[in-house]
Amino acid sequence: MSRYQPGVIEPKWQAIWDERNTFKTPEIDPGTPKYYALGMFPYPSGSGLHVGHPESYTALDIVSRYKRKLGFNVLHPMGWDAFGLPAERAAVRDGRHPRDITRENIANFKQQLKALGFSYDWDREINTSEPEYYRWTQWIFLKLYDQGLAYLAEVPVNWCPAQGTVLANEEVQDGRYVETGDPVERRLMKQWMLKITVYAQRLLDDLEHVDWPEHVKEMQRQWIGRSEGAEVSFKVEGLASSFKVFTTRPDTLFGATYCVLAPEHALVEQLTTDAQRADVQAYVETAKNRSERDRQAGGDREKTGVFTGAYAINPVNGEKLPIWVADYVLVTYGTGAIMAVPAHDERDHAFAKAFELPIIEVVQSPADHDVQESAWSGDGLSVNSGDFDGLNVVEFKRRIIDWLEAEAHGKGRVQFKLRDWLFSRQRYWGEPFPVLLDEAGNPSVVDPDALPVTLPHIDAYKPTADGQPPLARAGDDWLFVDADGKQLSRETNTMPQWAGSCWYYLRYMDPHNTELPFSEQAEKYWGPVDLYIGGVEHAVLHLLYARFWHKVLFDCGLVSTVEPFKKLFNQGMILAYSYRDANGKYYYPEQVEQGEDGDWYTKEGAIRVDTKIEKMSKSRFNVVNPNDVVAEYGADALRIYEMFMGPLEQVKPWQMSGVEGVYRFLARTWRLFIDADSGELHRHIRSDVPADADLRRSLHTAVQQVTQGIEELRFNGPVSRMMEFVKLATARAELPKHELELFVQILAPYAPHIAEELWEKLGRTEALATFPWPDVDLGALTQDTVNIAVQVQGKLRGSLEAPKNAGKDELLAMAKGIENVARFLEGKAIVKEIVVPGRLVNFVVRPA
RNA sequence: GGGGAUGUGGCGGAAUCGGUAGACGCGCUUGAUUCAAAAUCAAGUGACUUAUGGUCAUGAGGGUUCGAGUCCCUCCAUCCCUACCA
Repeated sequence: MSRYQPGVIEPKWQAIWDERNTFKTPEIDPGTPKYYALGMFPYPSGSGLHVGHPESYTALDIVSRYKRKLGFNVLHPMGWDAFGLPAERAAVRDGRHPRDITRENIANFKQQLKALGFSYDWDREINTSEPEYYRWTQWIFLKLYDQGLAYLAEVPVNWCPAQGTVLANEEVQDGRYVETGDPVERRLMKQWMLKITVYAQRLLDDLEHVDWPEHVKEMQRQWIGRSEGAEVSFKVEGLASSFKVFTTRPDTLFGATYCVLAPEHALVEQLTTDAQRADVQAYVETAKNRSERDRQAGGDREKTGVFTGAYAINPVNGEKLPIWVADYVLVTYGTGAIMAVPAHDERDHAFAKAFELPIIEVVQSPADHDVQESAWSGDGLSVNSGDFDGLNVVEFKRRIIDWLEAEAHGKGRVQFKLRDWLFSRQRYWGEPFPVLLDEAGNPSVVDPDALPVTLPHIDAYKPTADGQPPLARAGDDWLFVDADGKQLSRETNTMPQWAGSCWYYLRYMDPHNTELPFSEQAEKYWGPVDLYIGGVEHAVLHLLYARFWHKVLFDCGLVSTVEPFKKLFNQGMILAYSYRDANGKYYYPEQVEQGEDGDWYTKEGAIRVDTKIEKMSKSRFNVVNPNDVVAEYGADALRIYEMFMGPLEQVKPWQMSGVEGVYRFLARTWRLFIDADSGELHRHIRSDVPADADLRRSLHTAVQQVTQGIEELRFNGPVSRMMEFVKLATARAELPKHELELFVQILAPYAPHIAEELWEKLGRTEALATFPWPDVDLGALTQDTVNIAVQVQGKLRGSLEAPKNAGKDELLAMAKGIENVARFLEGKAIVKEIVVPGRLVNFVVRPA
């Protein structure tokens, strides 16, 4: 073979790795350091991988291959987040079982990944939708249940009567199902909830201990949303009832001019006066049918509300405050009721303006600020607050909370935005709950030994006519269970897609265990994940849910670490150019070409099209399939291009010409080693050829940068250094074999196939995968002479070549000797001479 | 509205510590090779200019400094997340 033919060498080495079990995970050996490199596992969709997927996978593969060469026991697994809605939709559409569709998709994904030569241990492959896996998801649910962290509650869901199904929040927009436009209503249904709120403070605090991007931590902090304030009790005038409000500004209690209850607040019905009843009922009805998301995000967000006719008593001064119902107050946050202080809260201000309610200033705003015009939420000394006048905000808060507690009107309270996790879905393709219900709907759990509760066969993957989840279609033999003579029925909801991904990183540690989800030794050795890479879209939900489960497992003594993922990194999305004409019609990249004027036109008809860099999607005709890239340029070129494009964390556009450039680099590398005529190693590559200083400097610069780059997850620059080395080496008539071997070593993590082939051609028989990583020869990096910039007034006027360790005076003399420098110094007085060794000389001058 | 990021040639990007801006790749230009083309190799390629030199240039405008892509202030644009959280 004389040319570089990735299509030949890549399958060859992939087959050899398989055959030799090259990437089998080593046995647990406490004497050997471990490294656990994990990529977020994909949902095996019907459309297959696109080139965005292999970005993080390539980075992780490079790290894994490198760590093996450093002597680590590496765990580098891959699997499938295989439950989920798309397969269920496809099943409904095609009348097939979602399991079969999922398995097909997985086979396709696997074949795509295998073609890229990732060093996964495929023996540890997992699939969250197989009973062998979800048995343990159910098992962990039982742990949550035992800890009192799982409970049933009536909660509102999005119900679509036309489709006869419940929809996820993401599927509903403006009160309609996104796909069909059918109206969606809110309906109360009994749902499983997980008490993630119990862990709110720990989820917040433990962020301090993980090596995660600051912005992801910040997103989680905001999602958890801790705020400190007070809970204050308000009596209702003329009734025995009272209600509590949560406020972060108890210092503004004297400025409260009305109260608001959420439409769903339990007291609304009771305290509404007969005169107001019709209005309130109408309002509550309307609000109920708008989803919460809709209510919050919808349109201009004009304040609406209605007076109940009732009054609350302000505990601090006995004032009568009208009680309103308004949907800007959310029943799910705090107590579902607020005291409104329009002078110092924007939302209350807008509401007060709309309904002409009084605005009373209780925190002195700046002279140029009128609280009648807009709210003042800044600091200031208190006014109109009785005995509390003259305090600043912080001091006031402390004093008023003491007072509230002393007078039994309230207390200090910490509130989180984080809510309990709605954990059931009315779907077929998910984990069945290991739960039985009696006639009254009281739950009991299935014995752990009886797991898994497998998915039953049903006739259609959709809800029943009366709106029960698909599992209600199962036969009686599945639905009903006899327990001590009583008939119990199975829970027909299933778990959400997040469930399986909450603990998959643990299963990889011990994937074939039939006694436990994972053994103690395996977890102790492999945990926690050392490096976890995935998209930033999982910054909150998946990562928060997984941390939650991990902490529960920690409390159960099942895992030994507090946090599951030591280091987290987010890769940036890969975008692609799209081409679209004035009518909005998209064209495939191969349908367009660039005209002489630089604009783009369709090949047929020469219609002008706009180019735009967008997210890859089928509808934009800009999805790039890695198989196509592999077929044309090979997996090694794809892998290197993915890394060469730019920093891993950055969003960047795919450019096929860039892959071509990388392919040329690999072809040049091939020609550097391999004689075109014989197909064997060039005869001018020999052990007795001495390495010159330039070649060694170039090589060791590359060794150093590749090494550092992998440690710091910076992969683009090191590729440039390898390119420079190959370019330089190509110009040599004879080449030292040892140096070329070192080069193959550092190329190997990036482009493992060509590296293996060249390693073999070099006559090496040791396993490349575990051949020790080369050390940098720092001596090779130093140069005898250095190039020094010479500036006058900070402007570059020349440069000079000086001995590495030239003294200050010597450099100054040389600098002054440069003709152009002398020209700029002439007739000037030198005020200051700045010498930065190895870098530059700068003269600061002044007219003489 | 809140939070986060990003802005450098025709394009992707480099400059990691305040020290010669534009490494490397793409594209483009010229040359070699070829009957020709592809491929390959070599050289060039920020703009302007009165060209061995000079001036201007890192989203815009200010500032600190001998020296700023890098630090500080003000603003603009784009993207992502979040969204009435009391």
